Amino acid sequence: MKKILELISEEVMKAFKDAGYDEAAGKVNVSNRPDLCEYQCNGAMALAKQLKCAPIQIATAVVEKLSGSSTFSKAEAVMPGFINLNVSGEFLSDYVAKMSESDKFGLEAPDKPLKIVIDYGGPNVAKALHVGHLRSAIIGESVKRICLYMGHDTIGDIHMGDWGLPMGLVMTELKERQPDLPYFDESYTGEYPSEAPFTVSELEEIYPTASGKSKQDEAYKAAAMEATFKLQNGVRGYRALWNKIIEVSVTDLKKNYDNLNVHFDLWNGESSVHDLIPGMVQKMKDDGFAYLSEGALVVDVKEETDTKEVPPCMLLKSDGAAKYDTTDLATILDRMDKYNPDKIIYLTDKRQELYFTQIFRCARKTGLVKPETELVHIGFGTMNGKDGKPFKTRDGGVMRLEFLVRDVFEEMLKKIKDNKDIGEAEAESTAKIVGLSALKYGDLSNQPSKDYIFDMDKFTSFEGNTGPYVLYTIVRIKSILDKFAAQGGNITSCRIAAPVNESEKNLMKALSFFSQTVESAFNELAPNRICAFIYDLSNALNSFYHETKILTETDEAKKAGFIALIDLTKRVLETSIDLLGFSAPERM
RNA sequence: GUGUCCGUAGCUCAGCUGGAUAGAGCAACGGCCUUCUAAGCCGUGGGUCGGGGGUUCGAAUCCCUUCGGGCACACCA
Repeated sequence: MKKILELISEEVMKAFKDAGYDEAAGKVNVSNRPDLCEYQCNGAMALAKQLKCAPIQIATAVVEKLSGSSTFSKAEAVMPGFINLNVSGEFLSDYVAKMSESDKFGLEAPDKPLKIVIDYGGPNVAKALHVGHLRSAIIGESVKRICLYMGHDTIGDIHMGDWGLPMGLVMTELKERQPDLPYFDESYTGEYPSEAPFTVSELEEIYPTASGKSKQDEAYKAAAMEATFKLQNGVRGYRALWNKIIEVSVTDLKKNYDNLNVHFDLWNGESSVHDLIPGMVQKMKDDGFAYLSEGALVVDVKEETDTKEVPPCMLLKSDGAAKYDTTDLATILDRMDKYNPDKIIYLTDKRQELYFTQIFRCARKTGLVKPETELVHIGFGTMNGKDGKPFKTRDGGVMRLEFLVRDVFEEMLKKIKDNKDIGEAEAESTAKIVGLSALKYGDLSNQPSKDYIFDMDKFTSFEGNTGPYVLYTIVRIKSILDKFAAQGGNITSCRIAAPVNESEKNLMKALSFFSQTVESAFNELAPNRICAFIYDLSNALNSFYHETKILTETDEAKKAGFIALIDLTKRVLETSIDLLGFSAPERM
């Protein structure tokens, strides 16, 4: 199904052509002066420049050709050469009615579905999730859902940090504390215990302790590096212990991410591609891309058009050890081999922008990817506190994600209880649903690349441009539809009809932008587009709701039209928030 | 130093490939519940779009310059 602006543009383009002008000038946009018209075409002015004539002449000629069109209720040429357009109620309601009956509300499937891999630049195992991981999870989940909804085959990989020195540090500290564990006895040949010798909370405490010690104590650091080496080279006990660390961490990570309604298809990590590294490095050497520079093995990724210095991509450090770069490149190799993706999207903090430029260039240069494979980095901004500085706990520490989420839920629970007479159990489940919308909407409504300020009061507010406001709108509709059904009405037999008032027309207009919103959200990888759309749609619904008595409408045809329209609005809103990664409660 | 992103109402942010009087929300103020959830709706006030040049019929948007801020600049991830 064509997008509404396409339909309107087609008609105006034809008018340009009929009037003897280049039809390309007939592109129509939404008006930026809603007081004057609904849609506008500014092509006459651009064209007049080329043709050296008065723009108003062209506009007038085009408008003449549009007279008699059933699409428009108004088409006029205005100085200096604007073409102002209003569409007829019938045109609009026909369009919206078709949307209502179409799969995905008329969003067209891609000619050729893409294979897309999303890399969430995951957390390090054995370290607590903190607020820094929040954006990657929230934005990534939404981007994944948008890609899937667009019809693309999409795979999400959490991609944990599970293979480097942090692992060695944890094991070293464990050895200090529990030297008698069989894992450290290299002559041990029996089965290792099935029970892990630590809990998640212990694990999360062990890493920072070990990290701290290694900075003070050279011998300790050497031990950690040795442990890392043993792990990476397959020493049995270290591998077994590492498995326990992963097991305990992943269980906890799953719990945390489930809580955020964030899910991954793959739980891979740096360790997943460890075995591919030697071959890949050798090939890059053989192909003449990799060379030794200051003791390290590097690949140059400078380009002539660079306006700044782009350092080379480092494959092996001067001590011969692999780096983050190396595993990321090997991961690309692995993904190309297993999935042959058309596109790989990475989500990390925007501070890693230069790093990804290096990786992408290196992957291209060395032929890890095909020339047409798209490599994209979504570099997101920092979540700041009210002081505009990176979000911290009250005592200045890093805020654990778990606690942040819990605080939002608790704040929401308080507000819900204050507001409504509601049972404890329902209050809690509603608080979770609404709290998640507050947290996610607060994040996603900003452009990903920008820093934003986490403001508990603002996000959990039910007013204004917030998640709860959108949910409230959905709940209102549900309430009416439930009552309608209870009165014996049949929603499925209701058909959308021509709008009977301005607010109904506005609601239809808002709905008509669904498919182009999803498309631009996909093209720009910008969930904030969807937020803006549902906020507009919610406003349109609430205005309509206020002006129109739906259930008490005595004209049955009108009433059916209203019901069908709000039902469509509900479905579009629910679909949209699903793309953002949250849902609506039954009541609130 | 080099590069990069940003600077829009008191606060938090929109503003699509340049278009007609720069928009929302919060906060402030004023209306609207015997009627489908007032967590709502309607309205008022608030801005030389950091400054200065330029391109254009037309600039918050493009170019240059300047001030202020964030971030990044090979053996961390």
